[in-house]
Amino acid sequence: MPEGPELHLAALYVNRVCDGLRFGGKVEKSSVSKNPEVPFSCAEYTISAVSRGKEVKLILTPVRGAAEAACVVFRFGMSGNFKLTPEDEMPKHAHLRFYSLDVPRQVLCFVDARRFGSWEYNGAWQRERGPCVMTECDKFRENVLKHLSDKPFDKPICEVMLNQKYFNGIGNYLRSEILFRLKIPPFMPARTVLEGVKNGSQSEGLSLSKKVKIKKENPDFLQLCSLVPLEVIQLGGYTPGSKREDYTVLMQWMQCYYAPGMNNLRDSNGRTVWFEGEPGPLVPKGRKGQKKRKSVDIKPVKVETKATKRKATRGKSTAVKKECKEEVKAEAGVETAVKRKRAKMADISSEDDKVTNKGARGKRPQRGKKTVDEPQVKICRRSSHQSPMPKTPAKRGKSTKQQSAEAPTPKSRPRRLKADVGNQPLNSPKLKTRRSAVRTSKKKS
DNA sequence: CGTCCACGTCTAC
DNA sequence: TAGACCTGGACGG
Repeated sequence: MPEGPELHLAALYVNRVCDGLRFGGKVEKSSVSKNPEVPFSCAEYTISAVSRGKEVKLILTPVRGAAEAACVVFRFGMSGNFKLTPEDEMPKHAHLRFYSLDVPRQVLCFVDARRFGSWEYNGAWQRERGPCVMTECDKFRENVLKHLSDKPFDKPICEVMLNQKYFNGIGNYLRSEILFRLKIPPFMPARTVLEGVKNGSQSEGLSLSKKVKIKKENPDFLQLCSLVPLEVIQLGGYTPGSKREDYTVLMQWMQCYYAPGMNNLRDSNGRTVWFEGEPGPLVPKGRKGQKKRKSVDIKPVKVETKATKRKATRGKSTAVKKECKEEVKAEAGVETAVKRKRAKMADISSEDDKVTNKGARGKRPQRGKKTVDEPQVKICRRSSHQSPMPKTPAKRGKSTKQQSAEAPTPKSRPRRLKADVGNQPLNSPKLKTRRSAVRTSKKKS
């Protein structure tokens, strides 16, 4: 879960669940973690939290006595989070544990399956990280505009957005969502995009109040870097670590990341960027080392994924690979094959409809018609899943002819279509995977 | 069973 | 600018 909003929500979570709780004794580290011990020990202390960008600071405050207050600064890596549980329900991968004085004891755990997360005892916010995009909007903006002549801004905007020196809190899904709102091609040179922001291209010669109004209604790129993450924080029902976590809310909120109909490419660091329309001029060329693309090759009638495609491409010349890459762009065109493919998908989806709850189907937003300040709740159904960031693309409200008719020009699809459990009661015995649906449909035909 | 992929840094060549 | 660092879910065979 961990981009800026998730870190912020984690801090809110800690403050909520630890409110009024007393902790005591030693802080325990799992033996497997390579992070440092936290040599804090105190008979009685409280825990609170603050976040800044992609860091969270836990503050340990002794209740009485001479002990000094301490803190631990966390980074979440790809899978970090906090969770308060009864001691006997400690989750797997709980790498740092703060014990409460309750009977039975409770534990505030730093849970991190992949162990990319880190912490520092009595550490400070990392010096190299810029101001928080969500909680220090003005400083954040200033820090970017002040450094436009720096070298990093030679790069594509999508890559600079992951540079925490300037965009502390933005991560891979946020960059796609933000660029999507303004339809900025991800591989536009960052400086070009930001010079436009600096010059406030929108409202020459208007009265101040008009300017303010326009600013509010049409947030520029840097404002969106604050507003879009703030939207995520505002999403109801989305509370990481709690029992009430409901990640479907986040998935439904996403308009671009892993969304059907969106394009994707690898940036020069091998990270997948999702976008609509043109990629922009600085697309990494088919250099070796570039990771494989993820969208689906549409031509074959049989359901073929990029993965299989890639396998077929493996070992071929760079030129051939490049050609394949060009295909991604070519997919922009709606050819017969695409139609056939989509029709097939529609059939499959209808098939799904027989076993799943129809729920929000057909209520997908119209892509490409949104305005930037449009309210959030886009109904773009994805599967419910334990993680807001499923390992594989959550299948979204793909279903149906209606979708194909609506979506202007779907160019690529998520490579994988995971189990279609969307809107399906989680324990339903009838739960049917996308894959099995495909099989069934094949048998029939 | 094996392969691919994932919300992020880090550091070594 | 490759990898390394990790686990685990989805999918393909």
